[in-house]
Amino acid sequence: MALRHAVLAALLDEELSGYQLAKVFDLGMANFWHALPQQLYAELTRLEKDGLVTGREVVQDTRPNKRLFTVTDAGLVELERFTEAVTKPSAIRDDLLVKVRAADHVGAEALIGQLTERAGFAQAKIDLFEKLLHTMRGGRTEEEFLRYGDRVGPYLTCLRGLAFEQGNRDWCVRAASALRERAACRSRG
Amino acid sequence: MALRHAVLAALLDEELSGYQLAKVFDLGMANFWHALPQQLYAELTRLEKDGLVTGREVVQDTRPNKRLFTVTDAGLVELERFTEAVTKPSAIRDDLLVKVRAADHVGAEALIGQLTERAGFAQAKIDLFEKLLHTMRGGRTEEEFLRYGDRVGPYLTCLRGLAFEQGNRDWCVRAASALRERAACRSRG
DNA sequence: CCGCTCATGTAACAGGTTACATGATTTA
DNA sequence: TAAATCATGTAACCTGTTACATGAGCGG
Repeated sequence: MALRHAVLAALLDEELSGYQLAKVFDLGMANFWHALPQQLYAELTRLEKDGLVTGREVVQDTRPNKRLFTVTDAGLVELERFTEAVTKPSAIRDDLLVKVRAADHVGAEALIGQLTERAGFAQAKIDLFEKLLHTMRGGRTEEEFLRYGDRVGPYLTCLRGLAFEQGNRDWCVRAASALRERAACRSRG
Repeated sequence: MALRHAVLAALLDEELSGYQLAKVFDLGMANFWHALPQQLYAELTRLEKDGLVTGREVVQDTRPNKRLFTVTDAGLVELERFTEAVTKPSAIRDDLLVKVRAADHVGAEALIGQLTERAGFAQAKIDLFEKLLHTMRGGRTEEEFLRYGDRVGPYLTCLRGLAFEQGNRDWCVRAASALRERAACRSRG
């Protein structure tokens, strides 16, 4: 099972409703996982049925009632077991890369446009993650925080998300400029 | 559709059988896509049915016969259409990151072990990709090759694969050392 | 003679995506 | 008064993974 443990990990930090989880999940996972609300609702239901999370009803007068979920002891045990199990390495699986792979056989303009767009998107994420990291470590330096802070897990994963997006941005810029130069050479030659 | 265009892109370089494709696909896609043989056979069948690739039977006496596939004109048109369509940004979706996210609530040893293992795995990929890039550009420098070489698509995607694995390695090393230091501090304090 | 490579699949299942449904309340 | 937010789902579909099947030749 896949999403299951990501949801458990997300609920370690705070008690959340399905709706709240749906809003913070993608960002909280710093880009390395994403899920639609329907998936999260379904997963929470399953997790509760299996006793790995508990939901408590919170009655609200002005808003619809909601259920807040917490990880149970059994949930922690399950996370522990999951952590010890072997991990398969991951792949990126990105359509944009498929497109670039075919770059020599398709029009360059569309590709350059998409690379530029993606670079901008990556930059936005970079800014976001940098702010997030800054907030998490408070006044401390990174070194200090990683040594003495509590809950470094989310910080470390956010670091990976940041590096990933920096990699994305740099590569997009490089690939776009390479394709542009080639187009220029061709029109001259 | 997803795998479909990755297969088309892979067949642009060379005529391949399902079996050959299955062997070169993951590496040829430089880590950013992976597929099992069964998927590839099924996809080739569908692509041929839709007229995007053609298969020609090659009779072999000592080996079982095989079918070699080429991208058709319709396939190229489809790739062009695909390239112009909008691309959704990707996520990493990696179990190891989920585990690190939960680092503050589970045992550190298992995690450190897995991070170290993954760093090694990433390094192996890095070496592989660097060799591949070197071969692709022949005697030329990267600048030269990107400007005047034919087929830069596979080179550019391999560059992304390389950067991704470097990011993996660096992050794994950093996260592992951070967790080790914390463990050391705790045992002292 | 045992296991590997060549060569191609089927079937069942798990996981993820798209589309749709409901209904109250607050904000522009 | 129209749109967004809060809050929770169902159903159908598409994609990916796991397990299994077949059979000939080649190398140790």
